[in-house]
Amino acid sequence: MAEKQLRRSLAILPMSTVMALTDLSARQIRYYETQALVHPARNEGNRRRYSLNDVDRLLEVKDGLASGMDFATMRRLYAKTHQVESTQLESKRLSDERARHLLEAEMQQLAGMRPPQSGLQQHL
Amino acid sequence: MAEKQLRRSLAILPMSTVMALTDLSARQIRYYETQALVHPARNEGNRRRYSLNDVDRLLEVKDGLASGMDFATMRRLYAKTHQVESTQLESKRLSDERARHLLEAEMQQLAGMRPPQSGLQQHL
DNA sequence: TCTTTCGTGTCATAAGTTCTGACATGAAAG
DNA sequence: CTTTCATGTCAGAACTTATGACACGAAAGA
Repeated sequence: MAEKQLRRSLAILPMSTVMALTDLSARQIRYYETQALVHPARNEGNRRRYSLNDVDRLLEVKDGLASGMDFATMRRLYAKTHQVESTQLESKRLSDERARHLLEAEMQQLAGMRPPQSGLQQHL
Repeated sequence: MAEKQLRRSLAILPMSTVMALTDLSARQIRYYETQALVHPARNEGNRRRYSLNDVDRLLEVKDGLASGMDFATMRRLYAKTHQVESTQLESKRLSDERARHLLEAEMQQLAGMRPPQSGLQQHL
């Protein structure tokens, strides 16, 4: 259970990749973070590292904005469906070996287990 | 068909992430590239961007070395089983929308369709 | 045993990437 | 008319990655 959440939450993507994947500007992505809509991990050098969960969330936010939804609403909406958002790969609590294990498992199930909303499932 | 290969080949990971995922040093990863064992894409700034395929390949190389196999052998071995190794996300030939589409599809099937060797499937 | 070749470590220098904070602005809300 | 929003853009600092070079223990060859 806790595993299933960890799988999608390995922080592996840098800002540039997320920008390309979501077609959002760095400014937008960081702003959504100030609005508590995403919580990327940070590497040792303080650089943001996004998880698949984060990318998904950003796409949801993008959709929400497009359909006139406001941040407060989205914030409330997300608060109920998710808890663990991202896990630092460099974390002392998770060995590389274990991290790989989780990443693989996650990729196996990335699709088909999320509610019919927006996000990776619909966009990707 | 060509799609299935593209899915695993989106170049989305920076060196630091690959290092963490494979537990290899940057030096090793670059050296294996000079040995033609991996062919990461490059972003506009000439930074390497690895795909899931690349990470997988690196883990195979790591295994191969551990079991005494030499690069020439691995090179020959890989030459027969793979062609398209990675696709630049920023490529003019692939829109972001499409890239997401492929990434998702790939993640759905990442496991369960590769020969019983080493690599992500076994390690992760 | 002496000499290469291998696979890596480590340094230095240059250049690309990302971070934070600040100023600016058109659009929407009051 | 005045705020508030969501973004753009800039600047300076700090982090990351790139390439090339020198070094070296271990393995392979002569």
